[in-house]
Amino acid sequence: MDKVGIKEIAEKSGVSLTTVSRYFNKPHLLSKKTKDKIQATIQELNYSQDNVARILVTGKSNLVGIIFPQLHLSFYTELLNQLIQYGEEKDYSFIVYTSRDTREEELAMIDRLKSYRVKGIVLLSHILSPSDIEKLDVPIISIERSGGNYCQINSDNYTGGKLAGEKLIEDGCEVLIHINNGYYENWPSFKRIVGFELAVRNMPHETIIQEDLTDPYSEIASKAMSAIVGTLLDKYTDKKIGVFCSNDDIANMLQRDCIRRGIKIPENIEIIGYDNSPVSDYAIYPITSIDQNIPLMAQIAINSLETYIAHENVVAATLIPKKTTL
Amino acid sequence: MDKVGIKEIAEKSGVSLTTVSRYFNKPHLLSKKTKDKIQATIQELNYSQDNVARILVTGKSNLVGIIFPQLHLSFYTELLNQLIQYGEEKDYSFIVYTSRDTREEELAMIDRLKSYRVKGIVLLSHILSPSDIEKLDVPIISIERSGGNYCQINSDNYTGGKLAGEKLIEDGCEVLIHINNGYYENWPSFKRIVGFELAVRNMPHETIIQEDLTDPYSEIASKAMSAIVGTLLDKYTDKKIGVFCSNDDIANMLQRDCIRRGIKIPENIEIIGYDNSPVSDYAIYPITSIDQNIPLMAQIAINSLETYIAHENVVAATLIPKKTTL
DNA sequence: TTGAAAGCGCTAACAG
DNA sequence: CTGTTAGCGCTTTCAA
Repeated sequence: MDKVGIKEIAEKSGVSLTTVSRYFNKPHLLSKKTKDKIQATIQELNYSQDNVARILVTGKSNLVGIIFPQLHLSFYTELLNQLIQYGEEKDYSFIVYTSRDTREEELAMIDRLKSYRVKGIVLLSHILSPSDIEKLDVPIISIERSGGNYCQINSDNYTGGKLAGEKLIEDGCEVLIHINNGYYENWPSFKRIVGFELAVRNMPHETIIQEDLTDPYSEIASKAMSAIVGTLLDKYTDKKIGVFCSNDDIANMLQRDCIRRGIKIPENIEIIGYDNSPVSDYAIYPITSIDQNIPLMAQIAINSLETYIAHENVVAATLIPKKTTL
Repeated sequence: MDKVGIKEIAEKSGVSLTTVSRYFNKPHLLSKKTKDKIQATIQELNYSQDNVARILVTGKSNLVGIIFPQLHLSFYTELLNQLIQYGEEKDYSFIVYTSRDTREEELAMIDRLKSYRVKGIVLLSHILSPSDIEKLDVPIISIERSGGNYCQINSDNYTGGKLAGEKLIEDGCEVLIHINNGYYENWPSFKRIVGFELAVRNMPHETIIQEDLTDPYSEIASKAMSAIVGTLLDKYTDKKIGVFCSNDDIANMLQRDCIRRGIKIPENIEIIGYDNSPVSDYAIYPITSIDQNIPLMAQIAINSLETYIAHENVVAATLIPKKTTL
């Protein structure tokens, strides 16, 4: 079963290689008659194109790499979903990786993507430093990162945090809590905390950082959440507690723990999440969530990549909307 | 910024192209001295390999395609997760698609994967018929399908359904219900129903098919589930109801509806899911679930692909474990 | 232990 | 509108 190539179909149709190539790439240059002949042969031999050869010669592919920290967070799953769907329209294909632990492994991963000549990489992982990323000679679209001089898409974390705080106060919460699984001050998501703390600065409030919550679908996260809820209840008996969680999965975990304990939602504890991923709508009691507009994020990611490519010869810096904030 | 290739590093190291190529592919044939020289130059020029050219000439890639029906079901997400992680060890990269609506679109999708010279395709979508699949000239590993003459991995649905029924009876349920989002009799998952119905044949039982449950994270599914629970409660007041759901997400949705209504779990309704995906462990009340052993499935999928490839010259039929049942 | 030369399957000038 | 020619960056005989 030898691969049938452009050559065979050229011979069978009595035309040259070039003409067949043009059938695919510049069909408007061919006469109807030739086109028909070629099409017939293609059908007959059941030919399908070889993208690998095409990529090699043009130097351009429609492959895009994505590196997620993990796939368990519903924000990531949903973003992947949206990227695949939107990418499909534009004929992009995605190579998906989940991040490794070390900087070296991650750089190797990116090298692997480059070796497939990906058009660009959507980066959600947080392992590399901005300067690492700037050195890479592939277009990078980073999501929820900031600091470096490359294309970045973020939601307006500051306003998000602020809105959450204000809403909880408005709803009569007497103590305001933020639960987060960890941050660095140069991450955009740090601003969720800043915004929230600003909003609640005149009220009793507390920020709880617990790294064990990072993978919400783990025993360790469940235990950590349970401990947090226990402490909060002891400390703030008889007060209405308002909790802003750094993502929807954590919010969901919190709600779960409250329900198990028979705590009334939202009478005793009111919860707000971040992301507006599907999990927030389909919790036992749908959870209010700060919207990241995941579908739009996916679209902007793809579109930025196209802008990137379109202007790669020009001094890119001036043309690409480097920082997009939703 | 021209791409540095094998050629540049050959010149700089004072050796031939071939030698540099061998540095990567048959290093044992080179003298230590040459190797060192080449390595130094590689570092110096920051060279990285070009897989595209390599694939073109060898005809073999480490790309694997995956086609999911959708990404919302936790079984799919978790399988993807496991495939990526296990594949990483073996240096495979995955191109991920979600399925389209029609047979033609799906065939086009597969053609697209072929055009990237994927080593094989892991197929979870159910659109194509077994004979469609047999005609494809790419190795296909199908999961939860049966009927055709190609590599298939299934869990033992029959026993799974049976176990679920038996467990519910053992736990004192008086009415046995199966909730499913739809099936064809030639799908392996149909056997879940058969096994379950066998187990409960001497008890009052009922099988509910509701296609609206297919995407559990949709308004329409929530409504459908709510309607089902309402009907069940009306019909079987005061009886302990045992429900076997066709997947964990449906089970989770059911639990959610019950909790909202204040129904006691498991006193009034007892739930069993299928898949043993993370969602079953992290429901409000962890849900008993029939294990599909997703990590093992991922491993077998990859390994089957390797077996496939290794023996592609031989009459494959006799060598490949066509049907694997977990 | 190394090199020269011939492609892999396709596209892109350039020339009719 | 169509064909000729020269590669893309690499691997692989074959020969030294």
